[in-house]
Amino acid sequence: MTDPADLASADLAGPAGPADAPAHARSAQAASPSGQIACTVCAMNPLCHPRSSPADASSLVECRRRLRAGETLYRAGTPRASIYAVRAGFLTVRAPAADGTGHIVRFLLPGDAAGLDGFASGIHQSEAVALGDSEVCEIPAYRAEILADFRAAIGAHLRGLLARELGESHQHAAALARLTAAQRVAQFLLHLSQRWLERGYSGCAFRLPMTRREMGDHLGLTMETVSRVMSDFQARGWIALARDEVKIRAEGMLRASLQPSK
Amino acid sequence: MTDPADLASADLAGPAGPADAPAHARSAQAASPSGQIACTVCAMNPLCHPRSSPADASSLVECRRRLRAGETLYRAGTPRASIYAVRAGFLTVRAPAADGTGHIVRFLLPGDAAGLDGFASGIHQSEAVALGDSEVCEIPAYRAEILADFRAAIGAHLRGLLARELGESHQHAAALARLTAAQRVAQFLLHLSQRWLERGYSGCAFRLPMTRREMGDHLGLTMETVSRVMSDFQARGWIALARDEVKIRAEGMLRASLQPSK
DNA sequence: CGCGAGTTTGAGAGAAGTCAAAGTGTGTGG
DNA sequence: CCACACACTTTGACTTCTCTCAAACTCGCG
Repeated sequence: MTDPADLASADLAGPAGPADAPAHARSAQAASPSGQIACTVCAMNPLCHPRSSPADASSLVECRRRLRAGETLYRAGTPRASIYAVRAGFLTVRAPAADGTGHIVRFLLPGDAAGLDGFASGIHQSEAVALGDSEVCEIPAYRAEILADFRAAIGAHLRGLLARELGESHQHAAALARLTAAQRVAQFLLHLSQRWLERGYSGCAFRLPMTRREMGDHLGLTMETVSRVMSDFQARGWIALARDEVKIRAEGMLRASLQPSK
Repeated sequence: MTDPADLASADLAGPAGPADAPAHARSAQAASPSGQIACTVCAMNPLCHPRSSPADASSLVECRRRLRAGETLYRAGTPRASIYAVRAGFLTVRAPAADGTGHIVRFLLPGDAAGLDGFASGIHQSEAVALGDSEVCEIPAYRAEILADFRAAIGAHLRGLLARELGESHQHAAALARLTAAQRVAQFLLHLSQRWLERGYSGCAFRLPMTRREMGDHLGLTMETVSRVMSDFQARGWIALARDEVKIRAEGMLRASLQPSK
């Protein structure tokens, strides 16, 4: 659409803003300083860059779509036109409920795939909304499906993406069913940390692009409970909070708190 | 393996045992009196019976496997050798946890597909255990994948199955995060009712093949809470309980109790 | 500088968990 | 065929965790 160069600013930055902490652990190969993720760590990578046929490579991604904070990528109940890969920024995936807000099924980070739930009926069951200014790669669904039919590896990759999401959803449900408020928050922070590490950023210090309420909507807690738990973790010295940035100070303690005994 | 004729007995029966209530609403086309589900309502149907190439039809299902109550179909951490369709009986799908029991992700009814989570890494992330004597159709994974690569419709069907499971998992997570104990039980009963209807059985009266504890492990509740809620529903006249059979007497009230106001 | 969205903290209420005991039904073995 | 044992369920009393309601606080922005 437009020149992606100016995306380097503001909300599109990586886990810790480039401003006051430019040094802390950002391994270079995956994460660009602009906050855009490299294609090599993207979940959609094999679809966009099928190595066996370079001719397709340029044509698969229809366009890059930019979203402003709060803008909706797709709505529940609408036909699935495309699947997406998050290139920069953050999004929420929400399972809408009768009373308005609904449950936040997952948070999307750069490199994550989105819109796969539409493979069920061709209608999206969830909605995705940008948390801040974001950019996604858009892959028309018909192209993905045609390609999947032609290239076995693409089909297998799509199955893998779906199955991985399914497994994560199961883990999330298990956490909601079995863990205390503190354990859910601890697991959430560790999970985010892990995902940043996989993307080549520091897993020790990152930004929380969502509000306390949105964390609560994800974890099945109220914003007050989330806030209290985080304050408690800070009081124990397990994390450090400043604005919307968090530093993991005692990963071991967080991890230990997940064990059944506690 | 063995003659499936003797499967008509005991635990393999449909939602209400054939014994004392042979008449109550069993529409004939899908549900056989033996408790085996007809292939027409099975989630795997297009895989087993690809209409365009009758030659494959007999070869896709490797074998029917019979399970005794408590027997494990597949374990978490083991390589996925096959995917399955439940032909008769009931199974639990569990996401194992450190402390042993783990969260019950879903209950499998006849016609349901199982083992799809293995598409992520080739290793099962969950385990499936028979609740009572059961029978499954086993489809070797390599055959499903080869077929998916050859026939576009098969690949699309697998994606559809995965995406549908994903959507259900999201709904389940939303229920755990947002609903009260009573609402979760009400939704669970309505969901089971719906699934029996889809299979050609009565949605008003069916058996609960799982214990209260297992219901609790699925709904994120203790067995005492499940029991209390069910007793309360019965006291209100919304359901009737006898042994492990349940009758829905006021579906409207159950459904209304899910609304936010309550 | 002051407004407003978001966050933190506190006090009290309510929902579900825990512990405990009694009740019910099933299946086994005498 | 009956009796007993065991597993599952039901019910009760009490505890605890999280929610709700409320108020103070912080920070970014106009």
